Amino acid sequence: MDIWGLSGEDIPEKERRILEAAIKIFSEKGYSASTTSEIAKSAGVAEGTIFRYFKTKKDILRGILIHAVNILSGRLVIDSLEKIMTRLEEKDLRTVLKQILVDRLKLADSLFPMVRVLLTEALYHEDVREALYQNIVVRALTIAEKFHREMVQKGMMRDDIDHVMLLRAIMANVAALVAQRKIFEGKIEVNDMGKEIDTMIDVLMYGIAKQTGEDKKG
Amino acid sequence: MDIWGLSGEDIPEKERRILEAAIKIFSEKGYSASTTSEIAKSAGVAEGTIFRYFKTKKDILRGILIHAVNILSGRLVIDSLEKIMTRLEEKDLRTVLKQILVDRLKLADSLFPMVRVLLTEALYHEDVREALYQNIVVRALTIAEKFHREMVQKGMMRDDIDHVMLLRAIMANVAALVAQRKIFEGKIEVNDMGKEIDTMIDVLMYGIAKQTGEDKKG
Amino acid sequence: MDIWGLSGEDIPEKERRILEAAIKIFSEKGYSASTTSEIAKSAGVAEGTIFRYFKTKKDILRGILIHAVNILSGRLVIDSLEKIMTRLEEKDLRTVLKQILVDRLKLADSLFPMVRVLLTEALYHEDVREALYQNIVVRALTIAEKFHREMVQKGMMRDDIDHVMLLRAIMANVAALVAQRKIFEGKIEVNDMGKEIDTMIDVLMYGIAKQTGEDKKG
Amino acid sequence: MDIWGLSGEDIPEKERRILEAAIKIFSEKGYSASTTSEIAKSAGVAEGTIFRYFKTKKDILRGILIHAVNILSGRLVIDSLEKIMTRLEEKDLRTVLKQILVDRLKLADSLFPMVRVLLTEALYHEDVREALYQNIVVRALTIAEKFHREMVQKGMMRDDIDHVMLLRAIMANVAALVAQRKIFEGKIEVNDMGKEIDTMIDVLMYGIAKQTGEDKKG
DNA sequence: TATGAATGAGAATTCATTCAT
DNA sequence: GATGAATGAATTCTCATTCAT
Repeated sequence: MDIWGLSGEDIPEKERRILEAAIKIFSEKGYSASTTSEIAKSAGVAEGTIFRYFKTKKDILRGILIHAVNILSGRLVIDSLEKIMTRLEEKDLRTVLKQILVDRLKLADSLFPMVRVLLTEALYHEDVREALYQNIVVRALTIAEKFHREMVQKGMMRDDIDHVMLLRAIMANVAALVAQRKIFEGKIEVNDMGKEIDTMIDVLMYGIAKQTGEDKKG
Repeated sequence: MDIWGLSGEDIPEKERRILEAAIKIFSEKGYSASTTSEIAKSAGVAEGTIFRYFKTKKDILRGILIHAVNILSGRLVIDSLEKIMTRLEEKDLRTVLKQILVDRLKLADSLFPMVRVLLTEALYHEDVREALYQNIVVRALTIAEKFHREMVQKGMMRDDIDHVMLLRAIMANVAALVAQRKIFEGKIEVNDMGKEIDTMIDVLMYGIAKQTGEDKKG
Repeated sequence: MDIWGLSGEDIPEKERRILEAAIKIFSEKGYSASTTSEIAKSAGVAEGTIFRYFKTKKDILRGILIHAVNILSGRLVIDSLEKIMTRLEEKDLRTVLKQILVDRLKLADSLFPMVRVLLTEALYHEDVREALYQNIVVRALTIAEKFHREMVQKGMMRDDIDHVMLLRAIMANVAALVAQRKIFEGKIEVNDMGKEIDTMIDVLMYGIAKQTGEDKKG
Repeated sequence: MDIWGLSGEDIPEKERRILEAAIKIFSEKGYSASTTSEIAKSAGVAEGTIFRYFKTKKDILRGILIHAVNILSGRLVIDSLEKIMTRLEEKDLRTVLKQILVDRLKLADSLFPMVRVLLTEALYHEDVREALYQNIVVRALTIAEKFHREMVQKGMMRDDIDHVMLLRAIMANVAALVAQRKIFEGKIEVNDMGKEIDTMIDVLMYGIAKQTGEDKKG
């Protein structure tokens, strides 16, 4: 299996191994604290070989980031999002959200090392943020807008909040769940994943306030 | 003004300058990519001076993290949380939430560089995560539990979700807002902060689903 | 020629050059006062290269000491001692002593820089002394004991002194001669080496006291 | 008590403490591996104070060496040697030698740290050797020559060896005994010091060869 | 193409020495 | 005089990058 999603593209075998090793190492220690010698060892190639495929160490990182953006903005991310939204138009909001979240969580799980590298670098480099924004955020917002419009039309989603808030709320909850599981793994017990997601959707949909008989916003 | 919160403690002037400089540099480039020579220059001391106060470069980071945990778990964080919760008990959920969020956002804003360093290291080091968990998460959960209990008693908060979910939902939204402003600053326009927060609270309280006349959970 | 005795073993060319350079520099200035940059220059390699072969500067010293002990305890020392003792059993004490001393002096001469490093470190580090003791002193004592026993049997050596005294007396005189030549070279004139050794043996054999009765040299 | 022999001279209290501390530290780790900060701590003064009394670290060493040479060439060494030789002229060689050796061994014991520093530096620095030679060796040789002449006159010492050989033989044996006790302390058991010295004198006087004719000890 | 030994620029760290108090 | 914080030159060590094989 190809958990990094690197096999699909027409990348030379060695280059792929180097990228995979680099994702592993960078994800474990961060870019600056990783050495090309470690990457070479982990990839099973000579240190010199790395520099046949990547002019500099920075270029390995660039390769990963380009790759990550491709994956995240490509069929693995946007495609599946669209699939869920189009194929499952007939379902109600709860069902759709659950499919989106389960899908996103699986993705986040499998791509976690890559995402960790991506996010750490995004924290420190404007150009990475720019790439992330243009390639992922903008696209996701477009989809979110369409999703929101359709859901509002069906009377399933509030029309008094805009789609940026919508996306942020969903992503924030997904991210929080992933963080809880990956960062504090074991510390905060997550008994049942299915139930966990159900509760989250519930909160996401209806909020934390106690509902009174009449309308909430009154 | 003392945006790092380093002045209160009885830290020698030079040590404080070094810590502040280190927070700045580490926050800008990450720990490993920063050099002691840069820190020295930024702190206005000789490079050797750094090592009078910190045995190793790693010790500077440790100093920052200890400090950050102190700040975050100390009066600046927990204290103010408790203040809000105790002094304002008579207020309704919306008001209390707004005060918590505004308070948290101000804090996150002013401590952002320090928090950025803290979080990046937490991503890569179990011991930092452990410290974070024991000193901040555990305390915050205790407060959240009490808060939840009281709000439920007053009939202002749902009793069918537990306080862990509650804290996560609130923190996720705060974090998302900070991230949006700090990481994608300027990209996603945040016209009016007050209105932004109001909307967020609204979503947090009542969810994204269109409310029907009867109960949401049906 | 290979005065350091480093060529025999299968040590990589570069490593050998570094060791030889280090022996030279350490012997001239002492370990602590020598710099890796000097060693690199003297060895004709880049400074970084040193650290491909030796993890730390301390490791260079360790390499030298291990090597020195190997040499001194190995064929160069013990072997030749045994050779002299076994092959020349028929000779009288004076002849045997002369061969031992000439042999030891040549050895001490050629290994002087290495021995100087060894001894200086032994002065300051218990573990070096321990290694010296176990690998050289113990072996030498065993040989000395056998030598003493045989010489006593042949009626050529006193039986009222033990072999520890014997070895010490011989080694002390060898060491004193080497020291005189190496440390105070030129200051105390050593006109004729052969005659010098003869006199030394004479004193060693018959002492400094005026003999009563008949002539000692027979 | 003043085991370093530093109290007699008109040296300021602090300077003396610094010198004593330096002898201790240098003797334990060697000159280059010792730091002025350690010396200061051990001497109970501030690091800066050291540089009021000694312009540079090298100067501390110089101070020690000058002091050592003074001690060794002064009353403690030469004086006592002369005392032994003059006051005890009526004694036989064995008695005189024993007094010399016991005296020298006590001296070597108490001055061992100082002597260790002195010898290590002598190994590496021509100027130290020169000072040692001019101030100690030359004087000792003069005394040895006189001693030899007198002993020969009395018919107690061989006249076919010169006084250089004589001094070397004696010193070599003293040094060997000290080395054995100090360097390999505990390893080579030295049961009874008095007996040890007696045996050594015996060997020194009559050699290791089996005497023919009548008994050597008479 | 692939290798990995060699490089050297640069990083962390040490420590003798200075100097304001 | 005494102090010890501050300095910065020097030292050990790292590691991305090159290049001969």
